Amino acid sequence: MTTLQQVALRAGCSLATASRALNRNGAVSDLMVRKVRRAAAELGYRPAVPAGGKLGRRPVIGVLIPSITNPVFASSLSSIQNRMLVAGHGVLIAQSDYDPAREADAVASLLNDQPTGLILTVCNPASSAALLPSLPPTVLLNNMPTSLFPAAVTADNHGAGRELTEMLIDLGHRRILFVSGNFAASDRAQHRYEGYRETMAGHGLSPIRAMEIPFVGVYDQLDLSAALTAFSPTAIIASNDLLALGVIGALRREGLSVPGDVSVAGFDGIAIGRLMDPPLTTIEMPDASMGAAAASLLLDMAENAAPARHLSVAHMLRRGGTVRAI
Amino acid sequence: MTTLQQVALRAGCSLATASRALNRNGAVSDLMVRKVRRAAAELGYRPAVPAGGKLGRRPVIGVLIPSITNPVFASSLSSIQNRMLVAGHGVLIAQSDYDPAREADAVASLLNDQPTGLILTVCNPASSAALLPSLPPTVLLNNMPTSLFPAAVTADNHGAGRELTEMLIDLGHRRILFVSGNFAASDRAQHRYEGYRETMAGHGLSPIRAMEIPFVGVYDQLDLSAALTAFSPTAIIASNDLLALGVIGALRREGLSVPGDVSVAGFDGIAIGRLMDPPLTTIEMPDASMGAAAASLLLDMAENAAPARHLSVAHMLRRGGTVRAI
DNA sequence: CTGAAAGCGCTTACAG
DNA sequence: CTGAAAGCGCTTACAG
Repeated sequence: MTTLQQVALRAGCSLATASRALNRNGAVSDLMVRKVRRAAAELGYRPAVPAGGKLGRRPVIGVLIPSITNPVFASSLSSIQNRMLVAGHGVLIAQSDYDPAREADAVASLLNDQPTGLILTVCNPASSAALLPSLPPTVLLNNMPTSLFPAAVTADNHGAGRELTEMLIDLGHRRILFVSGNFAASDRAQHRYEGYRETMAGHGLSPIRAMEIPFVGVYDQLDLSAALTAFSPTAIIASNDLLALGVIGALRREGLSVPGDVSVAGFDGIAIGRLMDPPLTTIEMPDASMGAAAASLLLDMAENAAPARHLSVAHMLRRGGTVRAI
Repeated sequence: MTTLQQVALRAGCSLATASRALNRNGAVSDLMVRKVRRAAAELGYRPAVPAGGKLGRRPVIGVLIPSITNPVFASSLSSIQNRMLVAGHGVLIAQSDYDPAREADAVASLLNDQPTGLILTVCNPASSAALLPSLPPTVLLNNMPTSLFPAAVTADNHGAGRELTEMLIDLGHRRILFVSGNFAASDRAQHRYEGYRETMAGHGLSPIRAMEIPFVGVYDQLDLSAALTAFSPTAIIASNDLLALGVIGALRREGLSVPGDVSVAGFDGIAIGRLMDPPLTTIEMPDASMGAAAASLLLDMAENAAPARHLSVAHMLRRGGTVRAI
């Protein structure tokens, strides 16, 4: 490891001057700046972290999401990063892959970087409390707050589930199937399903037990034949848009048209959904604003000791073309 | 800011003992460990970085990509993160938004975190050299190496452009339009276009000047009417899959069917393309492997002083249903 | 098991 | 414009 002292020696100046030359703060002659920079380059000097709480590395925050390749989380991650850039914080990432064990490891790794704070989207905020040995200020994103994690930014997934189901029932649908990702890995899917159940029951209809699909990234091999035979649904709600796209593909492989034979709707409002033909009917969640809100809340807590809050953001039904009246 | 000294004071021990209690290294009585940990918790103590090059934060690397929400980059970022987790390195992210000015800022920010190394996907590796005041070990991802950045992991974009064009010509297409993202922001698009030009010319066909589309995230407002009138293309090559999806939507809005009236093909092989109906014809780039390869190369350079290398990975034509013979 | 003290690599008044 | 020196918060032999 090369030290500044060695650089100074090679440049023929003192430690102090070398420090000033490299950091461009104190007054140093141009000649000396050049000498020092050259010496530093030749020696491959990389500054170590000075003590004293001064300067050193930029503060960082840690972000845990299930998967970077899911557009929903990519979108919030992107806006978190933009917000943190302005605030002068670095952003470290970790992925759980929807696996509680990996989730705990991932958070532990983030902690090794001594982050100013954490933004977490966890599998289950209650059980994730096991992590808690003195976490820095933490904001949940997309998970409901708990007593241990009182700061959170969420959408009303329960209400969104009700709204979508209500719309389908209004359009005359009665046999509505709910296809979901793994509930254990997503309390969002759970809340959406709850909204569906409630609304079905409220209309005197019997909710169908959710069909749970293990997460596989992109659902290009989904097989719905058994469920179609068993329930003959006229509409299918998918617990997220990625899954909805997979459902549409699966229906087409069964020779069914969307929305001709079966209506399909999802949640999230991923951008790609607008490019499909017909465009996907979905409940749009403002992922980017949610990410930015979580980032701002975290900064407020970490820098101004602001109290933990729960922000709930509004969603919006986006009528595409994959749903029709019966 | 709370210091270890204050914690020690409150716990009723010396600085040294407090340090040992918190780090669980030297021998400390259980009672004292408890006292110190409690004092630390009460004071909200967060360790500062000790000098001396010892311990401190986990080493980190920095990753710069144009945009996290682009599935291509999300995919490589994800695999970089997975590779680095195993190696015990944190991953910091930065986005350029395809803007050279923001790119420079973003790299400067990353440097503030004193990363062990950098993985960069830049707009233009030649002009980006302006960044170079003593960068740590750096690997380009998706950019061709230069003398200043000799380490790189790339696909053969030029060859991919040739291959796709060749296929369309084989299928009888003659008027082939190339629709591209902003060339200034992507040398990948440039190389793909070059492959197209060469192949067209090689077959005695006149390449059409590329239609450049400014980047807008998701292309749901693309207007191709002028180009369609001017060139009556029977096939359109898009410089990437996201754009290809936009092109297909635009054609449909013009009342044209794909591939009935116009064939469309893209590059990248994003997962969503497989879910479309018909599935997108594209040249698949192994983004995840490329990310992992870049990560491994960087670690090798940073930890073992391995020499810079250029790895070129193989692509693969994925025949979807958006192209047909004429 | 505990503490006094040296030392880590760096920054920054202070003096020239 | 430059240097000697104090000091940053922490770790770690060394001595008890």
